Amino acid sequence: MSVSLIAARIDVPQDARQVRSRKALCGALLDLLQETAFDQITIREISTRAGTGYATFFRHYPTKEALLGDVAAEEICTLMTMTATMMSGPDRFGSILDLCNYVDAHRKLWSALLTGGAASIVRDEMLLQTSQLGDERLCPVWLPPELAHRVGVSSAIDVLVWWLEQKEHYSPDQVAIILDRLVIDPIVDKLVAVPGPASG
Amino acid sequence: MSVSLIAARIDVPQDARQVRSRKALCGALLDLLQETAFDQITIREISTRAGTGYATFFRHYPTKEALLGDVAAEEICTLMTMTATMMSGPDRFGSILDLCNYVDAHRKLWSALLTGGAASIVRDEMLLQTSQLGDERLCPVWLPPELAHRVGVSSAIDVLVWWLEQKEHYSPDQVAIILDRLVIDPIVDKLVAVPGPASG
Amino acid sequence: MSVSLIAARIDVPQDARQVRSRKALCGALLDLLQETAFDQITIREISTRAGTGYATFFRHYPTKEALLGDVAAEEICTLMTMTATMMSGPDRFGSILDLCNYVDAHRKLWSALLTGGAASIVRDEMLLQTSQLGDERLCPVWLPPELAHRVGVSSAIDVLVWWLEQKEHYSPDQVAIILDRLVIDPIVDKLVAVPGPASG
Amino acid sequence: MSVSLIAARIDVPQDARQVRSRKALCGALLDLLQETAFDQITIREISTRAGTGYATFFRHYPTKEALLGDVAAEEICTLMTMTATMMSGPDRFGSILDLCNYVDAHRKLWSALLTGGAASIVRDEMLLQTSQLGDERLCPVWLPPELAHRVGVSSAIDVLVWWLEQKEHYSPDQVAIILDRLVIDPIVDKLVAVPGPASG
DNA sequence: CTCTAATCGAGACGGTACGTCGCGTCTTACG
DNA sequence: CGTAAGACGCGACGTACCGTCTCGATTAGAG
Repeated sequence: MSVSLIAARIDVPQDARQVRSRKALCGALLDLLQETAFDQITIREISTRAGTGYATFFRHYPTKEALLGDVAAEEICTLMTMTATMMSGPDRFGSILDLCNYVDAHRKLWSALLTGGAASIVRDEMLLQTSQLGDERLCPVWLPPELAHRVGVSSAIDVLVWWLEQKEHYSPDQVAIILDRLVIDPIVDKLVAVPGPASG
Repeated sequence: MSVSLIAARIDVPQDARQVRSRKALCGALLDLLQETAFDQITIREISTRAGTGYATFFRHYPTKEALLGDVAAEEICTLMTMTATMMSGPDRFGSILDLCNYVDAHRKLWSALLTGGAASIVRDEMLLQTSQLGDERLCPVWLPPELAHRVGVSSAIDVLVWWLEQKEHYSPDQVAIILDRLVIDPIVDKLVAVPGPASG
Repeated sequence: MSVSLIAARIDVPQDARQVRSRKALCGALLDLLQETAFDQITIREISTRAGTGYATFFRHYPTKEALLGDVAAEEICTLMTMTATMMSGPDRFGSILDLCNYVDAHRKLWSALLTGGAASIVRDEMLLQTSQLGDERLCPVWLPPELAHRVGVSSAIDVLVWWLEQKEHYSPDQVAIILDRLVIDPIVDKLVAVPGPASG
Repeated sequence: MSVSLIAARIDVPQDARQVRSRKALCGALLDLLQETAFDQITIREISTRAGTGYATFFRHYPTKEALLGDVAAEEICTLMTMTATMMSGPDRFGSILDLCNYVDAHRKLWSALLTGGAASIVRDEMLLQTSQLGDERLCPVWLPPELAHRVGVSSAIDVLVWWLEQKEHYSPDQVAIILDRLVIDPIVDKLVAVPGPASG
């Protein structure tokens, strides 16, 4: 399942130079995101930090946002493979806990990705990557699955953002509980859903 | 209650000319939002549309966002007075239904306010205006009230955005049910709170 | 006659700031022309030297060439008023001598204007400013006046360029003789032309 | 005489492929000059049109101008061999007429070469190729031979450019007369030189 | 009903980032 | 193992918008 997510990333270049440039740009962006909000980052800064020419940026990405999309896709992909089955699997809560632990272990990265104007792009990317994950049969009848998907992802991100912004430290376990009860639970129709092996 | 919300708006000008200019600017922005996304709107466009000088804009608002904040505050204020008590009152579901009906009656306005880069500002303004509304005792123990507030407002906006984007028409009643069950319910501690008409 | 030349310069701005910027730009270009060939000069250099913003350049001139045209027009205008009647007047040779003396007194300026890719623009400007000066009746029948005009101006410039490039110093008198015999003489039909007061 | 002109062209390559590439590049440039001004032509365009690699261009010519120089040299060489003795020979006017007829027969080529920013390079090339042609003794004493050479070539080109730009067709004979009287005559010292058919 | 000061329109200005283009070099990948 | 294809660093271009500023001209509201 998660393999298909990786495969979704298209047009990986062949030329060694292109690979190098692209990697440098991604790295530079991740680097800069640790220091500055995404909005404030300039394409020129990215190029400079990457040690690449300014015009070269545009040979790879049409806009700053596209680069962020690429970076985000990769990180989210990692995140998803880490957390395996989120909603439907046999160990739902374990998955959520994995996710929280992973985010906790990379607080800085995810703070950067989810703050400073980047959030909406990351959210869209996450929506994309999770679009095949859900099982429609889990939704209550009054709740359109697409809406459930959107609100679920958004709320989860909201919770994570809130967590990452907190001064006093909440443990991953606490946040996992919150996510489970506040985000997942309302979406899943416990009474109706077939408890059998979901996602075919 | 809603009076205090209005009172929060500061520094309403005295001079008749200032009032006129400010009103013209607000109107111009609302006008333009019907045609273009907020990001794409230029201060120069706003000034021109308002029939006011370019510099005059800055005599009233430091940034484009500030103007949007002003406009949004007013609209949200109207929305709040329309929907009276949202979560805690005796007729919770009625309030939500009022809200949906009001938004439905002004689809274009709220589409403009909630799409095209403006959403986050509107969300912040709504967070501000609803910050005194909630009753902390309603929250379950595992859920920090501040987080509940944030996720609640964000989710509600998500639902509305989804609704406004839909091609096929969902009725206000349907959306009210969704809001009630998907957004409000999970936040409110069902054991303590007075049982509303929802949750089945 | 020369008054009309001055009048030809259009759209002199009213705003004091515009006048100042424009003057600064012209001055900067003249300045830089002393050091570098016109081709090598960058609009950014001009702006910087003028102490003006980069974008401001384009508020006054669409291209580098346009600025040069403006500068050249002014200098040529001065040159023309200095040398009064060139071809037809009662003291033809005196005029030519005046011109040579004037150029000699401003060798650096005219070297800059006539070398380094600028020559063709200066030539065009000079063609423009002298277009009303000639008396068609002075041309021999086998020589189209327009051609005479072009070749005359071009040749004169060629002579001046050659002069300005010379290491050993030719006196203005010598050059005046050359101009008179090599450039003017072949154009003027001595046998046919009425020696009376030309240009009506 | 004209042989020595050809000999001036250096480093004709041995490798057959190099010859082919070089010829292709020259052809491509001539081709493009029919459609676009020289300034506007890109090295990439030339390479593409020539069916050769972009980098290949630089293996043969350091700049676009160098290629034009090469092309121009060849064409001028042909022109010169066509018109044999220009100024001094026994049949001066015949030579000039030959030249005019040849240019007339290749209007498009020479229009391309003499317009669109290419003129100065062609002029320089022509100056180079004619530098050994003149007979210094023909010049009047007040006229430095080098200056005579320059002004002569420049004026001749001016006349040709004017001719090629004309809408209404002047005959080669007419232009030959103009060249003879306007360009050659003033340079040649009439007292010493053999009186040609012109000047009357 | 005037006088005065605040506010207005208009728009030029210095700045900064953008995205495009062409150059000339230099590295690939392929035949 | 050489050669075409083309990615790259560089740097100028011209555009757009920002927020500041300097001007009169207008006009509201205090005296």
